[in-house]
Amino acid sequence: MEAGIEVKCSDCGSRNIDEDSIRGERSCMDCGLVLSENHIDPGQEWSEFGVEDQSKARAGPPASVLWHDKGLSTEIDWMNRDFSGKRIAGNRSQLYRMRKWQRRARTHSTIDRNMEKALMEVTRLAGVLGLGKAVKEETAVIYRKALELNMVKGRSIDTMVAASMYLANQKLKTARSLDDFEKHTRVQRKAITRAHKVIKAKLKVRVSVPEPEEYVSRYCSLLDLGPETVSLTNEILCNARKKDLTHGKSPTGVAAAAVYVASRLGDTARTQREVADISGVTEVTIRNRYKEIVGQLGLEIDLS
DNA sequence: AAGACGAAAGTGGTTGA
DNA sequence: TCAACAACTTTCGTCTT
Repeated sequence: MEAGIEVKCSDCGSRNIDEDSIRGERSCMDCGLVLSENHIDPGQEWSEFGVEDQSKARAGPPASVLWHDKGLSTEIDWMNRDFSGKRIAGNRSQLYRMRKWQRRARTHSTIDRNMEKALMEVTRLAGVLGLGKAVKEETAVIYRKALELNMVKGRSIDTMVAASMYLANQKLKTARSLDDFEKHTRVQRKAITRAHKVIKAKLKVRVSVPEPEEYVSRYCSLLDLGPETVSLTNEILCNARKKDLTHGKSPTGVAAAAVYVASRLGDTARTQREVADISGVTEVTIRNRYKEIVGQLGLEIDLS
């Protein structure tokens, strides 16, 4: 947490704030309100080194996979001054040559040039999808490996970035659907899935099938439902799993139905329409799932 | 009038031959 | 590659509150 700045929930005033660097969300632990998304992590980024180990301490910002050259190349500025502000000795043509070589060295390989473009798209896409730094970095790592294995040739950078981010999402369990990706890129769904499949196979990445629980906090937050509903939903899902009601069903549908049931069990009833709208599953599916849940778990819900 | 219900037909993904 | 299949969607008329 940044020094000197109190973070309080704007709704209930609680100081009990949860930071989720993977999702890039900051939310209130008491009322569940999502306070901000995509905040910049204000913490120090490098490790503490003991007095005896000063040699490892780094100056300058930490290296990040989100810069194509990891932030390690040099700068020769256009004012012809060095780092301390003194004029750099030498004539114009010498400085011109220095800059030319510096420019070439900076983006020396096709990989770096490609990476530079890709990272712009990573940043843009993560922004519109509300994904945090951890997902961006994971995406960058996956993309770079794919690039080095020559998998980008024949596919567009945008396609590969979307596929890499979709995979990073699955790895980090930050539930974003293919629909979300399709909505915010110019890439066709089929191209994303095809590339995703190839990357997964070549990089030998194993991802687990998404679980309904992964969607619960997002759905509840979008529906303005508090933490009691979140935990009630998770309880319902846990029992539903024991009765084998989740196998082979789409996790979004199961999650949406469980949230619907939980909202009805409390005094925070939401309609099937509302839950359908925020979850992207239809009312019919919510109905089918919730009937199974209510029937098998012996729950009574008030529809009035 | 809003919300829930359920039947019927259509769609897209997975699986296995 | 193709057919079979289950899950899901769309659409629409009906019922309940």
